[in-house]
Amino acid sequence: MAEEVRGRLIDAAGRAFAERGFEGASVRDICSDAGVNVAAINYHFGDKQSLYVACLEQAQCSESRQTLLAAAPSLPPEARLHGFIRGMLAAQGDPDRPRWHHALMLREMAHPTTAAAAVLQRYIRPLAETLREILEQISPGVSGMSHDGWPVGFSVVSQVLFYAVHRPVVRLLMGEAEHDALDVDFLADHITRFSLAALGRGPNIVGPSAAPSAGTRKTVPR
Amino acid sequence: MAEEVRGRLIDAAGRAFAERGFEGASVRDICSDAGVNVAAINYHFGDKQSLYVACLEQAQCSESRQTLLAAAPSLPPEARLHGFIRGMLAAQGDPDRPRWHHALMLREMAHPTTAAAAVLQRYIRPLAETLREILEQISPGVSGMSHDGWPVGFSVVSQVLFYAVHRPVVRLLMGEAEHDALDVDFLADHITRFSLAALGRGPNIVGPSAAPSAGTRKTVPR
DNA sequence: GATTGTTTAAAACAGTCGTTTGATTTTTCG
DNA sequence: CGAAAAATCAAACGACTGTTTTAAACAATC
Repeated sequence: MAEEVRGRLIDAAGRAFAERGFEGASVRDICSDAGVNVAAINYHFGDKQSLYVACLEQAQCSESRQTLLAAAPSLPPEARLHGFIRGMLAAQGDPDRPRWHHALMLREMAHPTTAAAAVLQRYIRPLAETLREILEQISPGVSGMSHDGWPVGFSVVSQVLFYAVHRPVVRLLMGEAEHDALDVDFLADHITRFSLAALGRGPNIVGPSAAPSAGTRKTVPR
Repeated sequence: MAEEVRGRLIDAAGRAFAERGFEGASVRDICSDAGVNVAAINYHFGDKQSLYVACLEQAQCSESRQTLLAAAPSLPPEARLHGFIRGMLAAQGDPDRPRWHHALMLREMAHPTTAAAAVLQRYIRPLAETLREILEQISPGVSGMSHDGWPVGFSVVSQVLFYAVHRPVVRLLMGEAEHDALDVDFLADHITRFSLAALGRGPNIVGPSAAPSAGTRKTVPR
C-alpha cells in the first residue's frame, strides 16, 4: 500500500507540474488528485521539491528508451534517422506512457532548475550522441563542420521539438481540423524528408511525390 | 510622474513574468523592483492579470516589426528568407529593446493563457503569412502542398525558435565557450543554408564552403 | 491660500501556500 | 493474539499571496 501511494503521488504531481509548472501546482491539488492526505507528500518524499525531482527521474528513465531503440544501428542510415525522428515524435503521445513525462522534460529543458541540470545531462546526452552518429553515417564530414556539427543536429531535432513546445500555436494557426491531421507518421515523414534534402540525400521537399521514399518508410520498426 | 510609474511597473513586471512566469512572480517583488508601492499595481492597472496583458501588449508591439522589415519585398527571395531568419534571431537579443519582450512571448506561445489568445493571433499571423509568401517565392508550389505548406514553414521557424527556447540545453551540451560562438550571424547563415538546401535551392549543408552564398549574405539590411 | 482631483504610503484584509504536529488507524511480525 | 512499526488522518502552523482600505502627500485650478 505504501509504494502504491508513492506511485499515485508521483503520477498526480507529474501531471500537475507538467501542466502548471512547479509553482503553479499546489500540494493540496496534487494530493486531492491522488486521493491521499496532504501530509503524505512530506511523509513519503520530505518536501515538494523532492517530489518534483522524483517525477523528473521517472520521466527521464522511460523517455529516451524507445527513441534510441527505434534508431537501431542495423538499419540503413536514412531509416535510422526516420526511426529517431519518429521515436521522438511518438514519445510525445505514447499511450503506453503517461503524457506528462515528455511535457515535464520539455519544461525542464526550457527553464532548468538547479536540481535537474545533472538529470538533463544524462537524459539528453545519449540522444544527442546517437543523432550525431546517424548524421555522420548519412553525410560523412558533418561532425567535422564548424562547431562540431552541433548546428546540423539542432536543425533536425528543433523540427521535432517545435511540435511539442508550440502545439497550441500550431492549432491556432492551422485551425483545429487541419491540425489534427498532422499525426505522428505524417510529421515523421515530413521532417525526415526535409532534413535529408538539406543534407543532400533524397528528393527536395517540394517534389512531385509527397510520399516518403520507400526505403525509409516501411522498414522502420513500430 | 504618473506615466513613468506605469512604465517602470510594466518593465519590472515584464522581466519578472518572462523569467519566473505569471505565478512565480509576486506583486511585491515586482513593485519593490520598480521602486513603487504595492498598491500602485491595483491603482494603475486594476489587478495583476491586467498588468500581465499590458506587458504582453507592449512586447507584442515592438516584436514583429523588425523581423518583417528585414524581409523587404524588394529583395531577392533568398535574401528575404535570410533577412526573416536573421530578424527573428536578432529579436532575441536586441540591445535596443528589453530582453523580456521576446522571452515573454515565447512563454505565452508555449503555454497560452485565455487573455492572450487574441494577442497571439495578431502577433504570429502576419509573420506566418510573410514567411509563407517568401517560401512560395523561393519554391513555387510549396503552398499547394499537403496541409497548405504549413509543415515546411514550421520546419524553418522551428530552427530559429529552438535557440530561443532551449538555449540552456544548448549551453549544457556544447559547453560555455563553444556556445558563445553561435552568434546571430552564424546561426542565421546556417539556418538559411539548411532550409534553402531542403527546398532544393543552394548548396547542401555539408559542402566544401561553410560560408553562405554571396547573394544572401551581404545584401541583407541591418 | 483654500479646494479640488490625482497619486502615493503604510497597514491590514481574507485566502492560500508548503509544512508540521499529534493522535489514530493500519500493517507487520514474533 | 498483542506489541512494535508504518502509514494515514484532521487540524493547525507561520509565511506569503493578491487585493483593499484609509490616510497622507501632491498637483492644479479658482
